[in-house]
Amino acid sequence: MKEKHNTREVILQTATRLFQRQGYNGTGLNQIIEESGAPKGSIYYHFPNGKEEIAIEAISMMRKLVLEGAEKDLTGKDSAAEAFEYYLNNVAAIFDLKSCIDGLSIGLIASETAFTHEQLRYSCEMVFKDLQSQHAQILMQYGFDREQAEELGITITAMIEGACILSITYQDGNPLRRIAKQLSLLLKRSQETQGEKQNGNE
Amino acid sequence: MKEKHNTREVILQTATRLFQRQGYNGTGLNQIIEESGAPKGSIYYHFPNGKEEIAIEAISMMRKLVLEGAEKDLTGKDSAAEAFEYYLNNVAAIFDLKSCIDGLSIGLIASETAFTHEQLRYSCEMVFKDLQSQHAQILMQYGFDREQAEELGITITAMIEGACILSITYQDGNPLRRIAKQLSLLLKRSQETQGEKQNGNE
DNA sequence: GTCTATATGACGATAGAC
DNA sequence: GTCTATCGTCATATAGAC
Repeated sequence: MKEKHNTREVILQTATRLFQRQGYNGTGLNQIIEESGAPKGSIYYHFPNGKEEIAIEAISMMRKLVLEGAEKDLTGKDSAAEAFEYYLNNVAAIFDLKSCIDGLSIGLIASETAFTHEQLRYSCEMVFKDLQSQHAQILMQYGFDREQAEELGITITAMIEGACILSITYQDGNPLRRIAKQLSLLLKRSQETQGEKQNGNE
Repeated sequence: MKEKHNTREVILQTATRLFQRQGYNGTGLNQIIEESGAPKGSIYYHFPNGKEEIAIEAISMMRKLVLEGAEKDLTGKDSAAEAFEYYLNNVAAIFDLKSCIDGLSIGLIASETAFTHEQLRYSCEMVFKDLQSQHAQILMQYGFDREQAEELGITITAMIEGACILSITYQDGNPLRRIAKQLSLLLKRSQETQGEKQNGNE
């Protein structure tokens, strides 16, 4: 019954949600306190370095949520194409109920802070690198060779991140569904080409 | 020699640059005035509706710059794959000199304002739709049929937007160069498949 | 751990002189 | 068209009581 950490945790969860929806500059500490219901006086006790410290930990939380969510959807399917199609269609469904995009898209905070907050930029860079690695790992599990998996890892990360922006802007999940389909085709064809390579073609 | 519009124009160009680098919430009117060197008292004369009006016109300027830049790079090549590879490698080069990303990536302002400023969200949505259309048009010029061109148009838009985020975060153009290569492959294979389709396969 | 009160500054916006 | 002055609001952050 360690309800001692509750306040800190609640602040962090609320901050994570707000940073994703409104960005770093668009979210004030007051709003975080109000929406979290946390005690007003507690924020600088739990986060002595203020807003930037909260953001760093929020990014870390987003990282955890995205990686775990992806892992769950991407494993145990029959092929890489099927796995990513399943994953992206699930993400699309989240965007349809436009209230909640928890654990998605650090693209906003990344591009906001790239030129102005080096520490936050670096945190985001690490998350993107983790995503690329995860995608590459998954592809190798489905039979891609390392080189091609790494090439595709960054491509998939970019496609997903871009599709999230489009879905947020359009306020529906259709762009993600389109990307799901195209990525599925790309993966099928890549795997065929890879096979040809092994059989001596080029 | 109509130097009368100069002030308005200078404000708009500076605002466009700053909004792209720092976002809508991260850019203050003071900064726009200071960096543009425009007269301090003139901003609400030229833009009676304040910051939001400036942003709307800035988005319109970004739209123009992106569409024209893309058009120039994408036409007159031997194939769609070659055209987009050329275009994206040029964009990548711009990201390497990380000072200037003029005319690129409305993704930041789009995701910042999607939930909070309906008019700005709508402006961004229209720009994305224009980009999709342009990409589809270009593909048709290189021989894609309409249906596939439109499917790919949104995919290409997402890939580019996502790759821009990665390049901004990593502070170099390499993600864009990787995407250029992968997109080139995707387009080649798509066009081959399309040929097979027409020959009765599927 | 939490509270209030407050310091300090930036913000967007307006009014009115010139 | 441009200027100054200023309003009101918000922001982050700190100090000190409880």
